[in-house]
Amino acid sequence: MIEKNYQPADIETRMARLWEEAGAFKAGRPERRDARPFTVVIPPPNVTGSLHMGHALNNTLQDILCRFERMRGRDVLWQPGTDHAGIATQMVVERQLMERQEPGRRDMGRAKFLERVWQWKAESGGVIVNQLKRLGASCDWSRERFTMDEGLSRAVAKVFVELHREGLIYKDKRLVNWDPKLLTAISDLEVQQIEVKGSLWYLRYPLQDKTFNPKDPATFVVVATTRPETMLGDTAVAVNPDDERYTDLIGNHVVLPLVGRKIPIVADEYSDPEKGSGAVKITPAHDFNDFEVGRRHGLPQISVLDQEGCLALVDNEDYLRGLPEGASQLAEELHGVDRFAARKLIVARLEDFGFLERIEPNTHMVPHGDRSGVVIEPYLTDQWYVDAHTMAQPAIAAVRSGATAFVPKNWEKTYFEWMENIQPWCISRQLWWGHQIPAWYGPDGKVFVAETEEEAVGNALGYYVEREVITPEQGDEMARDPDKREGFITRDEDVLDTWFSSALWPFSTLGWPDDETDVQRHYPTDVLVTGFDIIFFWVARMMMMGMHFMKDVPFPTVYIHALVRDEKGAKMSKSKGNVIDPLHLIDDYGADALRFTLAAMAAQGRDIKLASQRVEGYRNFATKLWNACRFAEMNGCALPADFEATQATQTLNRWIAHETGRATREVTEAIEAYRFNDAAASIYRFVWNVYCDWYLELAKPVLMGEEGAAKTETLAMVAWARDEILKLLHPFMPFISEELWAMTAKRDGLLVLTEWPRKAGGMTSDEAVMMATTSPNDGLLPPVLLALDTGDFSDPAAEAEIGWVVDLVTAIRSVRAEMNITPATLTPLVLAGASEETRGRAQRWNDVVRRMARLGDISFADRPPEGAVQLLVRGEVAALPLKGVIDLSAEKTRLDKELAKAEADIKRVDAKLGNEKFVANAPEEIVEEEKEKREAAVARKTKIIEALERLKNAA
RNA sequence: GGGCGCGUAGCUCAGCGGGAGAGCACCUCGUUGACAUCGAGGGGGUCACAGGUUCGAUCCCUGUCGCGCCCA
Repeated sequence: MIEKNYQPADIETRMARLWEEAGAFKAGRPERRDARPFTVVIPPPNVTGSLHMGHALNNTLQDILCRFERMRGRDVLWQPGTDHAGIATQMVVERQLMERQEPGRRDMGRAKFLERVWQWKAESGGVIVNQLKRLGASCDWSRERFTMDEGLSRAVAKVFVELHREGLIYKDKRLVNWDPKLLTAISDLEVQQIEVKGSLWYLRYPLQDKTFNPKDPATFVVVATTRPETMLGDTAVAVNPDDERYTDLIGNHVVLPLVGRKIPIVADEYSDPEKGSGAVKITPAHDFNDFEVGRRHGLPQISVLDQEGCLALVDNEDYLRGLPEGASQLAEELHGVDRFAARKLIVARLEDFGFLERIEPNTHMVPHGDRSGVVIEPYLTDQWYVDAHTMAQPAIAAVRSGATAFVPKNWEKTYFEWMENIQPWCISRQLWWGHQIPAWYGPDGKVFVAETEEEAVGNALGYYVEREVITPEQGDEMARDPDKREGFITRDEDVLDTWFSSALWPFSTLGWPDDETDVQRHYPTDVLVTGFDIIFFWVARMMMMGMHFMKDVPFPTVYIHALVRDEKGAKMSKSKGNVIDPLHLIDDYGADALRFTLAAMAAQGRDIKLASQRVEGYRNFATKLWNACRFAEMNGCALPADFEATQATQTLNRWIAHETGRATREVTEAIEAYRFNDAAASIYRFVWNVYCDWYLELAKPVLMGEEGAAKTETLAMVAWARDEILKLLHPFMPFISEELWAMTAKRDGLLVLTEWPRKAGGMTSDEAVMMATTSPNDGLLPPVLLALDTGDFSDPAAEAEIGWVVDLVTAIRSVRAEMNITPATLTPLVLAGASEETRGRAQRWNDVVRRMARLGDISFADRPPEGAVQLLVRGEVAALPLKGVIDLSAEKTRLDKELAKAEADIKRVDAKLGNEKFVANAPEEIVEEEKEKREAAVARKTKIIEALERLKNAA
């Protein structure tokens, strides 16, 4: 017996266990061995993560696709797993050490620290996986992977080594985005430009051959800068070659204030005559643009900061080279001062000596680390890079050719934009948690890259023995004993960017490179579902790696969904405190309601502003369905084994079959087109506004009535349509649908593995043609016959009859409400001048119409009685003789309004039809439609005028 | 500065070259045989603005205004 109230929490845990025990989500189930695979890789959440709205949306959409295709018979592999999230995880564990007042990472040492991270991962790393399960994600959990698994690590090493061998990975000394808090390089993508209110300092740089006089502009050049503290590292002043103010100075030198270094004035396009003074100081070691200018002019690069962003001047040979006596004093004074404190000190000192001309307020973009939040320092270091430009080419071509398509398509533009301007990808990180770079160095700094230490060491020792750096005996000894080679051969300390391993996810999770069986079956995957915020971070890189190593795209379709924002449209973030926790919504309304909400709001190309009220509404929808099933159960509705919905004879039953077919087609086609909101709207409308509001109501008299063929058929049909609903709803609301599936009948299997309803109305013509051309009896059956074979519920006659009932009841209800007739008052109904068809319908639906419209009896007459309210239902008059009950003048007003409307319609249509150009240019069916509209409006008008006449007579 | 997107009912949003829609909110009525987490009925929009294309524009194009995001 179905309880009166639906309790999601209880159902959800039970259904999850049921699926788990049945192995329902497992790929490669024996009975599907020959089925077409359907493969999706999950965007691996950070192992430190906990479920947020973005995950909830992302995984709901993937789950809808997976459950849908599973029901359509595909062998579904939804590959789950988590990402080791280098920086984030390392930070979490370091914080934990601090909280517990344990020794820090550096005191602990690398090996011990990593042990702690793994320990942390074992204890707390699985949180998000359980949260995904609560959401109902039907991943094959038995195949869960982690980016630092042995297998995936082997894939990383292999990829690194091969790309290095091909010259696509290389080491280079250039400016990187340096995070002075986390003490690591980060990639361009991990840098966020934040608008900051700062200043523009105008500094006077004295000309070499003049005596500096702050009051005489001829003795100096003014440069404008946002970063005065880096002036210590200046190696030139640049002016635009076309800037006439400075033409004479090009080639001259200035003397760097405070420092005394002589630096040239160079001509470079980079200097913008419109900005500041038109002259700009060049600090190649601390600014990306200046770095390029420096390269063009062969300028020295003088780094004046250390890793932590403090001035490093003492013993800084680059800085001290060629400086006059006394310069070291300044170096000592400023050494070790933090960059922001240094800024103040240096500005003050410049001012003291008259080098500061003025300060302007200036709002500009300043790079910040997305993890640490501190200002990023361009810093000159050795790092590993991927030649992204080269690797991007096949990845660009794949999208150009359509081998991979973005949905919605406009994201392709974003993809191209970035890929075509891609910069070298800095992949080394000065962290401990991650894939340590498989590179070893000899005593002379020569690098040996190999997948394993044995191989690298072997190569290295061979190399040095051959060059007689060591003897063969020493080599053998070092090969045998790692302790012996310590200090001779050392491994690169750095680890790889987390996204390096994520880029391999679509094939590394399938067993590459160790076992390619699953790669053969599941690569390329079918679709990638992700948010636009990681198109660059992840999608683009998977494309590059996939094209390079698999020689094929990782997925033919990339569905890009929106961002979930708060009610006001702001991005949810912890720091803003506007985060809605999906788990709370699940607690309050159930996972099904949350999933349905997200699906219903996932319109393409628009962000989701989530209000919990919506979730409540869809919880109510679940309750509605629950009660409909309860009603069916109370009436003993059941589906006989041999029941064929297409063979139903009762008009009402044929009608619900027709409507079910329509809903099936709508839902199926919408999911196929990734139009999740349309799919959700269709099933919602069908369940509530068709099945509950009309079908069940219209069926009640039959169900409560006498036994007989009609009742037998209806009992079956209520159950049949309910089952179809449960199937259609399952991808969206898996828990309640599975529960009701189990409760409403003795079933052969779980709903999750039940066959999806076939599209009524036949296949689309494309499908029919495809089937006709690919089926074995090619040419024997015309496509039309194949289409009929799929079962067509389309029934216009049933639609017309039930439509009439619906319209009649609605019209009567409306007028009763307007006339303030209490439900207790039963009014008679007179059908005036009814056709044979209408008479038949009225007789067949007598009970229902009387009950639903609160009528007394229904009779027929040639003309409506005097003083009756007259309604137009599908072109005929239905009269409610309410003389004495109704207000005649109110009724006249009502009819006048309707008359005006009919006349307006006629006028509008006439305007169109009277327009020769319209008739000449508009498609025939549109013109035809307009003509029909006119006829209908004219008929309506006639009836209303008649009604008004009769009203007058009554008065 | 470049790119993308958005301004439709009080709110949140669908839609889209041929008669303006949903959910919520609101108002009226309702304990009729599943459901008050419900039922019935109703009010409410010059589809941001201005041009253009078209027989016809909320929809396509251009511009303006307002808002958001991404990149430099």
